Amino acid sequence: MTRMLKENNLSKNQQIVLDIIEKAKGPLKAYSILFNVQKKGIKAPPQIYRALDKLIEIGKIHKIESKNAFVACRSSNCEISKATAFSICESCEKVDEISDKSLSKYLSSYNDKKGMKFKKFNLEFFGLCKKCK
Amino acid sequence: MTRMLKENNLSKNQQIVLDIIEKAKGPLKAYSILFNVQKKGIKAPPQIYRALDKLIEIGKIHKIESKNAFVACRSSNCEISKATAFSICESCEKVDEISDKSLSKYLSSYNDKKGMKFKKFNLEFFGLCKKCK
DNA sequence: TTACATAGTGTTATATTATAACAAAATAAA
DNA sequence: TTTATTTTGTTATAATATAACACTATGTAA
Repeated sequence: MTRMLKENNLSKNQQIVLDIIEKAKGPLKAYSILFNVQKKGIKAPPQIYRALDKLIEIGKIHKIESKNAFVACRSSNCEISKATAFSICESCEKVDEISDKSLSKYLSSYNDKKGMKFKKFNLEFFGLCKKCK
Repeated sequence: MTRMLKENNLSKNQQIVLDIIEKAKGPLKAYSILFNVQKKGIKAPPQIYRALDKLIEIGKIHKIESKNAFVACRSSNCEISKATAFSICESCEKVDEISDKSLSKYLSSYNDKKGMKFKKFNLEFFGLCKKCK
């Protein structure tokens, strides 16, 4: 019998959490996700955090460290993301993922003077967006 | 009478917190700072967080967002810091501030394609340090 | 199929990080 | 001085995140 390829390798909770994050217009906080999925039977923080951890691991979402919030990855389709950059508006709180090959290339090849070899980076820019400036 | 210039514009709590952070070999967490200064009469979290906020504002320390920890600024002497970059070893947890004019210049002048004007950025590199790799 | 390993779930409790709110004291400026 | 501003001390609580454990589902290989 031919081997069936699973189309979707996400578990139930992972899919629920990802759906919410993908539908959102901006970064979501873990507990706001929790409140939004309680009707779907997810009741406790660990269920959310476990899904978030997995989604980050497989590159479906990113954590905005300065905001403790989570956004869907829209730039690289489903790849594990080791190089992330975001622009954050300090006025309206809008967050955008920056997809710029030259930036990403520059940083990915950057080597610290102290001899560290980087595997991953996260860059967060702050300022005023088009609308707010 | 000639105006006296204050040599040190930090308040008592701010100085205590800064001293601890400057003496530390790596990033310190807010509550670990708290436990370390209880002998000096600082008893509650708000006293720590207020000092930390002020020290960040005047550029004496930085927050490592991915670790919720604080380090003294060693690169720019006492300037307000709008452009920070760190290397973080994923094995030994060592954190170093990166002072590289070309990196800082590159990022400071970077403009998002979406028309945002940046005031500030924070970059965190992850990898293995010299010792750990 | 069975046996086993791995990943995911549900749950309770608790740890960790951070802020709100308010009154009092210290400092700076007019 | 008087007034404004900053800093402090304090209690309480909000917000973010993980530990631990028993159980279920799924994947893999004999």
